[in-house]
Amino acid sequence: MSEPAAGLNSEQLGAYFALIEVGSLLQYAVDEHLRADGDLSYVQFQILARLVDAPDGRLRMTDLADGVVYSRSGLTYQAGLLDKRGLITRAPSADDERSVMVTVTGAGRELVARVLPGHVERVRELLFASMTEADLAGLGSILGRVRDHMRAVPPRSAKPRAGRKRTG
Amino acid sequence: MSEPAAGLNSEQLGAYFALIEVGSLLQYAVDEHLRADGDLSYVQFQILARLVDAPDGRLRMTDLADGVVYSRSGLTYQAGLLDKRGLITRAPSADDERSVMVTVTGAGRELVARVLPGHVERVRELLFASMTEADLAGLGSILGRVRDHMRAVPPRSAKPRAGRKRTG
DNA sequence: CCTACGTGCTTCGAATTCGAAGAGCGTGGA
DNA sequence: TCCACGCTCTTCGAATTCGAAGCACGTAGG
Repeated sequence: MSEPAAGLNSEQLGAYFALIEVGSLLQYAVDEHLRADGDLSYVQFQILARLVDAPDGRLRMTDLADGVVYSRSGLTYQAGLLDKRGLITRAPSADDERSVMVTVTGAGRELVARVLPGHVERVRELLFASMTEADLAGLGSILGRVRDHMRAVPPRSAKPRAGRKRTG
Repeated sequence: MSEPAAGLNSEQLGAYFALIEVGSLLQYAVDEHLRADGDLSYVQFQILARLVDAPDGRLRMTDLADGVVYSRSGLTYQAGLLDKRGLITRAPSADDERSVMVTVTGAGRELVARVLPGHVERVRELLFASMTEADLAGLGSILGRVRDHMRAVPPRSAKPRAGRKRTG
């Protein structure tokens, strides 16, 4: 957009578009690699990586959903696929019969270990290859703050009925 | 460089995760708003915005696909929806009978003008509210360079398709 | 003119995604 | 105890997405 859109100057617009494009391209490239290397979608890899990182290799579905930007139903679907492949197991929690504890299996850990090197290699080539040390520090600092802010602003809950206006 | 084997140090990992999460959350929030306000998906809005910005309000499908991070077939699908709603028109190019020229209609321009204020408002609230002037300059500079680099690295073409050979 | 190959777009089938609705467990108050 | 409500997860239908294959046009070489 060459004209100053309703409220963002050209510098802001440029940063906004660059962010969206970089995020999408990176996710796409990484997803592609994971599928080719380990037959995993990016979401599946995120699930496994989070589990490997968790104490005892297990988490509740809700905790997984909070970590992954993803809908609950989509998480159920992908967890079902991972379960079928023997990469995770699911069992009702002892504490809360409502909750489902997801645990990564040995095969799951092995698969993550196998695809991880290529994964980070891809990320480094695409994202960090063109960045200096100062860039890295700046980017991490800025995006960390932005992420915290976005998490704080209620993103999914405080929706008073989409498409409905209160202009009586 | 405390972890030479794995490939990414914790600072890099943090920046990488933050980038993915911020990009996803931003896209999700904006998409949600566009659907509620103008019954447009984010991709549809991107298509229309690009057309409004283009000289004479028209572009070839290929040029659109290059601008939007999107598959060709997905673009055809969404262009079909926009065509049905009377927001764009499609016609074979006079130059190349193969190409399809996409033109934004008056209704399309009006719709973009209507949803744009709320769109940029959302972006400002989520993305720029927690950033300083220096942050903005830094982010734009870094991501601009990263984007150029990612575009330069052929992401979709140079795939040797592991295990597949030229038959015959 | 005709053939071979490259380009631009669409169609097709399969997989993935989402929100809404449904089912089961837990907690607090009467 | 019993009921109402909230939380957690799954199922369901519809929409969207992708890559591969197919179709039509354009260009180069004979």
